[in-house]
Amino acid sequence: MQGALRGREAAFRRARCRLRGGAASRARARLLHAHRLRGAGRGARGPERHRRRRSVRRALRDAGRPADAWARLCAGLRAHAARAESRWRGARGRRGRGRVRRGRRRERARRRLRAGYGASGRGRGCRARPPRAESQGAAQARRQARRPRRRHRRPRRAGLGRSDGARHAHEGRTTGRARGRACARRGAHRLGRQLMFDARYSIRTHVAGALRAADAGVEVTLAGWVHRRRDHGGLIFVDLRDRSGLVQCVFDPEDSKAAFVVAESVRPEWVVKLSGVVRKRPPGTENPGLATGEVEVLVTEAEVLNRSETPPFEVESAIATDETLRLKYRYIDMRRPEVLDALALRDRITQRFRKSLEHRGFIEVETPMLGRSTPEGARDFIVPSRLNPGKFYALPQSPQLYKQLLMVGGLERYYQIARCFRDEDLRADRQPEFTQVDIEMSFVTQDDLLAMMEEVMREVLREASVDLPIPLPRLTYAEAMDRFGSDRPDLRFGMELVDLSDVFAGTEFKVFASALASGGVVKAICAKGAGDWSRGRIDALAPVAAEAGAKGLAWIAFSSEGEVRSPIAKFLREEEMAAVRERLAVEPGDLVLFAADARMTANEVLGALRTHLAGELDLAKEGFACLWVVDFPLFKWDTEEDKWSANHHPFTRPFDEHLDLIESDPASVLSYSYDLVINGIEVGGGTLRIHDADLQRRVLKVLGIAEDEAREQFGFLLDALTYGAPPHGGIALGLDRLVMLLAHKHSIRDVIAFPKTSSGACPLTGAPGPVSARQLREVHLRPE
RNA sequence: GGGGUGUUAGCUCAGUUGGUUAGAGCGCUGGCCUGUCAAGCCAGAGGUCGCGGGUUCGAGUCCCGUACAUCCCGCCA
Repeated sequence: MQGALRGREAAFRRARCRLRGGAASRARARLLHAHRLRGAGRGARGPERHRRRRSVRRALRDAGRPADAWARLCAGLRAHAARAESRWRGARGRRGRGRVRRGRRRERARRRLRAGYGASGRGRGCRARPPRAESQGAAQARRQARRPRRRHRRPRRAGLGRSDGARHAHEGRTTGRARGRACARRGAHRLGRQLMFDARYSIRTHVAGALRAADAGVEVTLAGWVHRRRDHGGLIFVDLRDRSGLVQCVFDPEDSKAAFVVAESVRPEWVVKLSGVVRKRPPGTENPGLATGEVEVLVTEAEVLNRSETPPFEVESAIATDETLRLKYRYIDMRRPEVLDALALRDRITQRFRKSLEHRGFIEVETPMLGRSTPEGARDFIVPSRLNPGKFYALPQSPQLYKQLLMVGGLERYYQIARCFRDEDLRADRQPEFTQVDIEMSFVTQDDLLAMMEEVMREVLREASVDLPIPLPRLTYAEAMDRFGSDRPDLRFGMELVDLSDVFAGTEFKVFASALASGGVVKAICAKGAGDWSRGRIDALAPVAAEAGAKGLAWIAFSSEGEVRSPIAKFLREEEMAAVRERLAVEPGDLVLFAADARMTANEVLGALRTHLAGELDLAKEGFACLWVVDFPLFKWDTEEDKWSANHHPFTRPFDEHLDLIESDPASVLSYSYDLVINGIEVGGGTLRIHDADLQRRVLKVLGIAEDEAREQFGFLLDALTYGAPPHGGIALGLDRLVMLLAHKHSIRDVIAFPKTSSGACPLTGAPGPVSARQLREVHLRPE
């Protein structure tokens, strides 16, 4: 309960922050206004309506602002913020309680909160003053972002922090003031370590975002988009925006009447070329919120290069816009620093992978997009062959088979930034096409490969100013499941699973006793700070547990006042309670949750609860907890098809010491396999491969793939393995997911230039679309 | 394939128990305005309440269907 209150408090403060402070007073007045005016013009039309509203406005102005109106407004905001907050925390468990309405509105509000805007509206206050009640982690991240960096070593990654959005919009995507100043002297601007973005090879002499006080007196020509125009009648300010940032341009009719006339006509997003002189702004008019805030350009020549329709949303406020609309007009959306930064970060990460791998002797090889469909794994996207009636290509789910063939071919070290396709249902972190950093090596042990990858990852993450300590921790699959109930545990918080089977060995509590009697376990987790939750909130955890396979959910709540609530406590002996307290290090205010079931089920139930509670309790979400999960079982039992299936893929190499068990005890065969996990998200995975044709046949046989079937589907690989295949192994990293994590995004759509919606459609191009009957005929398909 | 949530002006959203001609902020258009920086002030335009049925004297509001979006399960490494 305390956690919930704290969350609401914080949300409310975030919402309210925009209503505070000098710069916010007008926003506050305006909101108040809106609130009071509601209905003032109701029933009237046209001039009459406006007359009525005018009179209300006047009355308001005269009467001041009644306190109760302000209170009502605050109450409304608080409710709104609380709803947004509860939605944000994934309050799915409380579904149906009260009349809390959730949905798109709160989804948007949540996005705004994250972006540092107010709970509604566009948070004028936040521009001048960042949200006060931000999470500790966010504050820390911000401090780090502000910490001066070593010059010329590392670009500042503005816009990656959660609360950077608003501030960043004005700073432009400069990469550190120190560098900016240095580069400005030669009219250059650097975006990222290796990428020089400046005015060379263009119709301009400088880029907008790089101008500094040192440039005063320099004649410049700029080109870009009109970000905003402030027309004072006798003086016009235009913020000119290009990829590098913003600079204020001044049009004074006394300096150039012609330019002034142009400025009068321009509108947001028009494309212009401006020439003029850089000068220091008059004292008192500097804008410290802008990287170029010390200077302005006095424009003497202005040319409109292109006009623009009124954009469907404002470039600056797109964060608060429906994502489908943003995707439809992605070319406008990506003018925002937030999108641009994500793409630029992605580029840096990609380049760093290339460089790091190249330095280690890897050769980048392109593999075919038009391949052959195989029944294993995900559903293929298929492409009909015009030249081969009735036959189809398949787009690659991954270059898996090709890269093994490259190893047989003696490439020894291969990599590829490879596009992969899977025709499966989509998620926030799944797109029908996505990018893998695909790697394969010959003559390596698992340790060789992991060590190499750790070094590469360290270099890559450094590109995002993340210091990755290596070697990374390694957990076996068994240990990960046992301690965290997940094969991709989030190690940013504890809440480990504790086995209490021995404690309850002789218990009289039937549920526990029967679970133990049938060979199961009793395990528990301790949720710090949930001990004061209401009965209803605790009960809302039951569906979470049930979804993971639990038959019920036993719990004991220890309130802050030392009170014990529990539906099961009365069945437990005193010494059992004492043992629970001791083993789980229970303190007042904790909630202990039990799972009594088969070991795997109990693990999964508590794992699901652990993840869910971490969200509810808002446990530490900062930093990058990176680890290897290794030694996965080779097979898993497919209950639907009633057969063994490959845990990873059919080419995974079993432990040498388990080769004898393949046929006799498939379940206990472990494999040389590894997943790279960051913050509870699987970022990559790989295995050592089978390089022996006989062994490969044995594994395929266990998988129920008959000899002739195997020939038909993988014959080429089986053949290849007979011609001197070296021992080899590799890994594939989900580039989209990795960049998503490093950019602090919540969907890979945010780090893809032109992503698809959850139904696989592209709102921008309209893909997938129909094709003509003739096209169908040509590929030998009949329309339905 | 299943479940949750949503769809009201260009954008973000209100819209009370079903009740007269559906509102706000921003944006847009026009006017005024020489130091703004989300400029300000004044005026104005802008709506098939996603779509199709139904209940009702009366539906933005209730019911059914459907499309789309989004999150989750299944699926997918």
